Amino acid sequence: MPEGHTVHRIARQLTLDLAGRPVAVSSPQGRFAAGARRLDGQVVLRADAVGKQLFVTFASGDVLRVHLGLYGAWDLYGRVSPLTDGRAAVGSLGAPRLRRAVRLGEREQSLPGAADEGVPEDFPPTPVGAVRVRLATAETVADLRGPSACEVLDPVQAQVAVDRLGPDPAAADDLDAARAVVVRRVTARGVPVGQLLMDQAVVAGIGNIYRAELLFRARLDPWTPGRRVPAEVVGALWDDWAVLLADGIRTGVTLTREDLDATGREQALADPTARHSVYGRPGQPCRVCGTPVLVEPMAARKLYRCATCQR
DNA sequence: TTCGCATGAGAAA
DNA sequence: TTCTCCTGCGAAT
Repeated sequence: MPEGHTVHRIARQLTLDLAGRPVAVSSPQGRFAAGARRLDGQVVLRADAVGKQLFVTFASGDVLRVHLGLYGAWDLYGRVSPLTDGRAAVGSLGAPRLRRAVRLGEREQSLPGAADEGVPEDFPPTPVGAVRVRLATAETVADLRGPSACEVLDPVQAQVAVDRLGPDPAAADDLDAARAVVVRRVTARGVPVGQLLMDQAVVAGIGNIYRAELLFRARLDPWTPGRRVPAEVVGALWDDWAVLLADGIRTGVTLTREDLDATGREQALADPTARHSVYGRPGQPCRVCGTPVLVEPMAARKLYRCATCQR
């Protein structure tokens, strides 16, 4: 589930409910026991997302770096504050996974100012399944399961990890400079642009859905070598990525269609099959021209495109 | 009940 | 390029 927008939402949620508080860190599963001991009891300063990676900074300077991979997820229990758009109250962030925590979150959300009443009787909950890391305050428990990366870094190591990533429009200080970096990195290579957009060292946070949809919105053939894509077209891709990412962070949904009015958008938010133009629609008619959507492998991932609209 | 796939990416070959 | 990590879910059995 996690493309960049998901990780940004997780960072905001963890900052809201963990930052400024001492956190009990454990590894119920055991595979993160040493790291948990190092972090246990420290105050969390903040959580940040860069691309698909999450960085949780503790008061000592230690940084917990997490990558969810294909099926990692955070389950939150107890107090789960609404994100600024009011539709957060998410009990599970990452791969699809819900149930108890979500309901608790929603109940919390419906009781403004009643934080001290909202802690359920079975709190903290018994860890379910293989919980790699549990971050627990008196009011909130965040369980991490199935991550592809989970490690403690010192500040220097954390900076190295960030520097390995390309720009992220939701994390960049200087958007124009970031845009120029992406333009340079894409137009310097002979690799297909569809592959470069997925390269986290070129631009961070784009996954298979956003890749397919950004290229469709740009009417650009994914197989075009990066160096043959005009700089202004790459710049426009970056600008559109910034728009889609901000929208995804706000709504928690990858709604990437361009052909919807307000009513259509509302319906698509509730219907996962109505959110995309080409992604996940092999053989179905292009929403613009009716040509069946193509699916083919690109660097071992599925690439979706409309051969008529994208050339 | 079992199987295969998925919004990822590093390691191995 | 292929394998592997390790999880949930829907389709197939």
